[in-house]
Amino acid sequence: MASNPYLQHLEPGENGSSSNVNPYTGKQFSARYFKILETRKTLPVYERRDELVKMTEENKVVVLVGETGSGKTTQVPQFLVDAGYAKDGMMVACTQPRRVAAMSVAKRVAEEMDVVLGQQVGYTIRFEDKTSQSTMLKYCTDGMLLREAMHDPELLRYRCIVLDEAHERTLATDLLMGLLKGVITTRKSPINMVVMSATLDAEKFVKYFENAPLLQVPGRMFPVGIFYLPEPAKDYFEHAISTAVHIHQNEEPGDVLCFLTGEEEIEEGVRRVTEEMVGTEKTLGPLKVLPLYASLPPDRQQRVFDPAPSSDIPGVSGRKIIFSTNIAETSLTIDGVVYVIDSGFSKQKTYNPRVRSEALQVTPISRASAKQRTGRAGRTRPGKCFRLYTEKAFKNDLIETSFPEIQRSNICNLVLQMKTLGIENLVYFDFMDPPAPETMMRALEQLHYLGALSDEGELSDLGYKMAEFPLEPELSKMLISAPNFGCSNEAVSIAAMLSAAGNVFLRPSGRQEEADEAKAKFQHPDGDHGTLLNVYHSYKQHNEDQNWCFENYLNGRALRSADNVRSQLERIMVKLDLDLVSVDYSDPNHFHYIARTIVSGYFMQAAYADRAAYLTVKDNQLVQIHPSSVLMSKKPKCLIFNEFVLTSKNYVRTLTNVRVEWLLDIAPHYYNPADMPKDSKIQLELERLIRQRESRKRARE
DNA sequence: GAGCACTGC
Repeated sequence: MASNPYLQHLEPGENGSSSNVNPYTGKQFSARYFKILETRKTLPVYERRDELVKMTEENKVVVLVGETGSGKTTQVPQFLVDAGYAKDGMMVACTQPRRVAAMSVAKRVAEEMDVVLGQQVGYTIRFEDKTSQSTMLKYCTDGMLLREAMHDPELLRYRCIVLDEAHERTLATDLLMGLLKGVITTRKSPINMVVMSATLDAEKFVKYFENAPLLQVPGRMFPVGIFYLPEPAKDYFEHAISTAVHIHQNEEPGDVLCFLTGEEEIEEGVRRVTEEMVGTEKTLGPLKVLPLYASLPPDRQQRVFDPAPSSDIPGVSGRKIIFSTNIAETSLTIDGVVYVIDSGFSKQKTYNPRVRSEALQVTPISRASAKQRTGRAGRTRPGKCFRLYTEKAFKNDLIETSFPEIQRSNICNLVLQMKTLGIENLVYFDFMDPPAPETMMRALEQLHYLGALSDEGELSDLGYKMAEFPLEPELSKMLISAPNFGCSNEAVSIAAMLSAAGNVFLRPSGRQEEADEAKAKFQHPDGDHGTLLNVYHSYKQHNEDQNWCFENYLNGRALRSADNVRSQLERIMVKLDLDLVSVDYSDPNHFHYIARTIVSGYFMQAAYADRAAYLTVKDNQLVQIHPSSVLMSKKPKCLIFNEFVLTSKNYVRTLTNVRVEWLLDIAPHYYNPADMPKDSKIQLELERLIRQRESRKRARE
């Protein structure tokens, strides 16, 4: 590597050889290759390519900081391939937090390198592996590389690993950083890393990687003027509306992007601005006001990319105003935006380890997010950003960067993955920001109860199997025990339905009654898991007909995704030698087998009726049945819940009616009456059951 | 009698 004359093929004749030939394919370069090469050369990162390669030769880790438009994602991995980091069957990998990014960047880079996608350049994401024997450069999701590491902790197939968008601090990227920090010091064969981030956290990354050299690449951005409120806003939503209206009335042509927190607020914003601007088309020009959020169907999302409406009145031009969630901050980029309105808020997930509950809360954003939002106004020409808070608040009240995901999540699965990676001492693992100690203890405790960890904290055979599934540990445990209850086919379907993207049941406003009636047709007397199973079976009986979904108020996309997940789970079951068997539907008690299978994974998430509400076992939290549950009117004595959500009340959602006997039979180690809250109904019930069983046993003897 | 920021395996 040391004597390598870098980048031998980029210019025809540059290194004296006949380099009209692509060294990776042996074919003549196409005309398009040279055309794209010209545009590549204009990217800011292109000038720094020799410097980057030199730094990489001299250091195991390089931190590269580059703003949007620097070209780092497409160019840096290519520079490394050209510098010889993908020789002898070894690869360069570049991770992305999102699937679409991995796919679209790989496609672009394959064009730039004049190769067929899936050959020398490819990508790997869940459900799709577009790589081959000849792949030298692979784009993948961070979660996918982590999966690979679980079977090959030293990532021996890779000569160099590029972690892109590291500033987003996803769970997977955080774990990969910690893992690779160790691997680069212990692996016998050479390995290099490039950690790429947006400007803000540069110093933090440099410090974490023991003073790794830093390469800073300017972005290509136009200046954006920032305007603050003179006084704090009493109501950011009202300010957002009036600012949008003000821009349309007074500012030069250019589209508007307004950041709000959620669907309801966004739809309300769209309504309000549309109403207020009725009849102004002739004077102010045609206006299109559009919503943007993740749960919007793709065709409606796509509309934000349509050009602004055109105007045939001279001197007047059209404009579009987009009200969006955070999705436009990272995942989607809309060109043509000149004005940004920043409410200063977003919805963020918080996790409370004490009661194991998750909640979404409207939270002030960080300065890093504010800068990112502002940047969205300067992509095509100089822009303006209206921040709906004061300059003082920006400087003094906003935190520098948001808390990373690892400090806001249940890390049960992460801990299981760490164990599979062979990480011994979890508490001292070198995370850039460690999770809260209580969250870590909760995760270890939970995995121990599930049987994934031994008393000594070592990963059990069951734990290894659980880690194979792309599911939360409770669900993996449920699938692994399912063959013992004779219903693994049903369990796989339920698991797939639970982990499908998006809500299965649609409830469009104005047609809620019809939607509820449609749902009632699938209702299972024992609860929501059974109802989901009924829906899945019906969906398959109707040959996955999307019209049938629509008529029955079911989310066709979610069902398709569930079916996809189901096939993946089935493959893993086969791989792990777990039998795929179905219950005998002629047995009137057939659902009991399924319910007991659910208990085998979710025994820690049980609630027992107490006066008007329910108390969770052990944690003794007061909860209520979510009104969407089919058990809402039935109110069983004891139930298993899939999730605990904090909204207007403490709700448990997606429920199944179970018997206390099953809890005692399936999880006796958890249902020791002595561990239950003193004199609670569940404790008394457990004691009664145990006494009853003992006296029966004595009677038999 | 109600709520859905955003990802990922």
